[in-house]
Amino acid sequence: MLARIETASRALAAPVPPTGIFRTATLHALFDQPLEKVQAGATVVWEGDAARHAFLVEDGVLRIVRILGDGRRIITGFIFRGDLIGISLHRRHPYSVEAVTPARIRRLAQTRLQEEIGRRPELRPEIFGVLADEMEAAQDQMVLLARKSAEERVCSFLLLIARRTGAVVDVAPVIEIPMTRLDIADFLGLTIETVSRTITKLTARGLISPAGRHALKLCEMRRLRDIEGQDESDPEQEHQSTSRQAHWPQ
Amino acid sequence: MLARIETASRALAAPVPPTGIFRTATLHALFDQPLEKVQAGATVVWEGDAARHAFLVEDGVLRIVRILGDGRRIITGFIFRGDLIGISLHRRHPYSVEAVTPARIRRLAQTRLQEEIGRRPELRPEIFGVLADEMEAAQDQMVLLARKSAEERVCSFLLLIARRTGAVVDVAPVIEIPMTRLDIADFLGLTIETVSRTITKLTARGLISPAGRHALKLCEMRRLRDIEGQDESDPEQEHQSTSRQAHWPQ
DNA sequence: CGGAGTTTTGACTGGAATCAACTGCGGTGG
DNA sequence: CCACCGCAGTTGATTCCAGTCAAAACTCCG
Repeated sequence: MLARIETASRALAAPVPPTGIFRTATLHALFDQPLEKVQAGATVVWEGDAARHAFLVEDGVLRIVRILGDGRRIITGFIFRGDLIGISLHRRHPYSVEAVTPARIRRLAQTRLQEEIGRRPELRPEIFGVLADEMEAAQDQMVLLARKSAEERVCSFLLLIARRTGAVVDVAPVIEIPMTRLDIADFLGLTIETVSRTITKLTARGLISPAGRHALKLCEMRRLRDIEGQDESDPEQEHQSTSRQAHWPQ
Repeated sequence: MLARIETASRALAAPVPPTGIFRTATLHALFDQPLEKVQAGATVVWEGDAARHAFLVEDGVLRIVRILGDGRRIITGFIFRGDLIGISLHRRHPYSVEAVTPARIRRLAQTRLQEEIGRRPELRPEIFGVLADEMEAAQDQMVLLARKSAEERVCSFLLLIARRTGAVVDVAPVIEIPMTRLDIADFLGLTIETVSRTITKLTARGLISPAGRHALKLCEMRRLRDIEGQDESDPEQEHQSTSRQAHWPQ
């Protein structure tokens, strides 16, 4: 518990989030407040509260939660090490943020963030990049929730975890899944039973295999990706009519 | 039109201001290029294309479209007069934008937008406000897609249209619905048949009634809102533990 | 009037939800 | 040490909401 100095100094020596560290280095450096420890299950941000701080996740996994009036719960996203919370400068948080695992975070006052954005131009592209990524993740999630089958959803989820926890292009990565079936279900818009059944089926087909209590081996990345059901867009070639703009009558 | 003060207090329930025309006056003023006319059905932005411009919608309704590899279509949002497209400064558009109705838009080069953001500090809160609204709308949509029934989805949609087209707090507003059943279905994650049946049912119960070919009267706003299924968060009182920060060990 | 596209309506199907029982693991205390 | 409890997860039986397939009705055009 009081090995705090140790963890703090370790973090300062190597505050290296795997993703985005280069793109958002300056932004991360703003979070110079002392490390805060968050217990698993604890709430960092309450839906509806005034947004006074942004947060940087140094370690751990958190969930973004919204609740409907009758208790239905939705997880709109998971937050991993190196991710930022609350940088879009809402006046009130439109969601709660809770720790899935024990986590360590640093905070930054919104006012300070705003000042720095004003003072330091080089921060702006970083901020916009983070916001654009966030928006794109939200779009992907809407696609998943609107049109994907249970199997496609689970595959998307597994590949998301693989991507976000580093083991990107591995042949058959083993991924840690710290969240419960309920978290997964509320993220994918399914029930715990359906999530469980789907994982069982994928296992039976040899696409994945259990690796300890809370981990899975993704044996067949290729086929998982096929099932996931991807986007049609082809980044290579631009659509003709967009590149020329003399196109719309004025 | 200027019943905006009233809606502002409901900010959480109605996150997207009907038209940001006042909040974002300076931002809008940047779009000084000549008006461009867009035919109904025309595509303004292609998914995957490099993002060279942002757009301001002067008039008309557009849809944000994503397509899965096998042709499944998802509409992640509708865009109304006064809304902005592509201000999040993606390098590539993560979606297509198509005109639902004939529309008039103005464009603004991304480079120019970036310059102006640098030059004019007063733009920044406006931009962040727009992005925050966009993100909140996306969150709401995720909640809808993940957990709401067909009836709840349709009610949410009708109330969204009512909100976004001005007729906000009217007792029994008549709303124009320019989009087809297919658009609505692809937005709500349903099929055209289910949308049709649900509207029929709502009509039979007297909650809405047809008003000309592409318009509906929302007879029972109260009951529609009840069905919609709202957020639990109570903007009045802050959660205790967040407001005090001496809470997490440092 | 005709024809294409959109919307509605009907009959049936199916995939995920629901309800319910059971398993397996981890912690706790007798 | 192990008996017991509680919780997370799995598995099975059944239900139901929305999807699918099919056809009719309506609209908007020329």
